[in-house]
Amino acid sequence: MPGEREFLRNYDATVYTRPNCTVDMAIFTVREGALRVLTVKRNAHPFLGEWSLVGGFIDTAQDSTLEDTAMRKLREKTGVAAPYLEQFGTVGNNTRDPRGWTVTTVYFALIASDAVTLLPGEDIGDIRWMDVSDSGIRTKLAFDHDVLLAGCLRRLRDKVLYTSLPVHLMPENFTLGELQRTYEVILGEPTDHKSFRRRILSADIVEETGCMKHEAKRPAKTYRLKKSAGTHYFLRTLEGAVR
Amino acid sequence: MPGEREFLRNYDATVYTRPNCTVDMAIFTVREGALRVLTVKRNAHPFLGEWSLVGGFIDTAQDSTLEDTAMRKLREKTGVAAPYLEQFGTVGNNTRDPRGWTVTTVYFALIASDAVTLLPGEDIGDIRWMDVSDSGIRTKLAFDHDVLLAGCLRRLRDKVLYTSLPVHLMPENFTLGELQRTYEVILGEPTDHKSFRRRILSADIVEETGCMKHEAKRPAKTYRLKKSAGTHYFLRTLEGAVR
DNA sequence: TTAATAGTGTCTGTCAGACACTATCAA
DNA sequence: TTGATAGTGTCTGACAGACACTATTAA
Repeated sequence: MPGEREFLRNYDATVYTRPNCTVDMAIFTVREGALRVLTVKRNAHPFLGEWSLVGGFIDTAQDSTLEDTAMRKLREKTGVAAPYLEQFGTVGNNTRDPRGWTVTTVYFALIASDAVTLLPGEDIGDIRWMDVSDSGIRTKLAFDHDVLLAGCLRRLRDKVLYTSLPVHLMPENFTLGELQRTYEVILGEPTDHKSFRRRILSADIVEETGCMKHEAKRPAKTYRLKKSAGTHYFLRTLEGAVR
Repeated sequence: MPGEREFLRNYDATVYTRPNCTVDMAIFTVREGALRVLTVKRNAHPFLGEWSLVGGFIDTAQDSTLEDTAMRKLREKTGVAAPYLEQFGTVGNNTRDPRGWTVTTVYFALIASDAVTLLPGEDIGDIRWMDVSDSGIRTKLAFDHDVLLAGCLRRLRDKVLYTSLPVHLMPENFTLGELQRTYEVILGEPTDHKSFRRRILSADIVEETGCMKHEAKRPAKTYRLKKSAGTHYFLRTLEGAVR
């Protein structure tokens, strides 16, 4: 048997039938009081002209890792460089794409609405923040993207019950009322006022900025995420949506 | 612009450089009081002769889905057909495999020790249940498999704190003491006796078989998983290992 | 003054932790 | 009888839910 070095020199990567590899992303934000996901109109076959999630092929020349592919796609569409990014999962089969066997790794990103500038050069008619607040996603998307989106939404809603994820949808400074409304928009139902403050403040993940926000009637303290704070996992879930 | 039908007729899948796609699995069981994962000795380059997780290439001719690939690999090595199977995640980059850009989707499986018969034809010297009870995984594995394994272990330990996952490691009938010892082997620390029974019994996921087990001093009731029971998510986590 | 939002006080219920207690067997 | 495991009783503490209460502003 030859050694590994010789094996690799003679290795022909093209002899196997390989699936196509892609990355798709559900890029979430909250704007105008609704949870929204970025969709783009396809400008190529298959599914030409239909709405889809942001995504595309791995560029093995340009991307060193799967995350590179995801970040590149995100940057191309939104200009955002450092979002919350979580891998949702991977779907691979021979039916989801008419071109044949494909594997797509799905990420979801949370970005603050004020951080986005939909990039110039993109026709605004071809990129859109779709409202997904009402758990039904009305629009059929290209490929199986509506199923992938539903999965990401489910994951997001589940995690909101026991983590601090929604802080990543907030601008740098925010009030507890704004944060609570973000939780509620994702969950689709109200949460108790006092419990919410107790929970967030005792988690030790935010700190006062010292500034007040005067938008509402009574001014409200503003907070920012502590630099040391990673995602906080609460020991008990909110009991809104019990599985 | 041509129509989609014509586009697909002319589509040449080989014009892009595609990563290799594989599936790797951490197949867990509990035997001899320890949490173990199935490892196999590689009989081909690269990493010839080194230990690795169970895995291999997607066979686009044979497998319709990624899960098919995972189940096929599991069946080939263990004969088990219906395990608990969960997708852990996907790692793709240009450094983990000397043959170039690869994408591997990682699953972990939980199987009852008594369900396994390491398949004949396999040299027993080339397939082994590795002890991973002491959170350090001592053996370096081929590729990045030790990292993948560590990730699966982390996921498993986390989920054990708030789910009923360990029931899938039990034989059909088991006592609550046996189930508790399975939890403890995974967590690596003792849990309170009374709390444990309260938690399991109030979750309504097991039912008495009516039979007693006489192994220990005092006989113990045996239970089986309720047919209706999916994975149970507890509203509060055990507070053993707080993140 | 009123309406609206910010923020507090405090009681309840649930459930994990702790730990002492009883029960039933083998040896 | 002793030792080991099965199983119960019950108190504590942490924290979510509920909801009434006060505080501070704009209009």
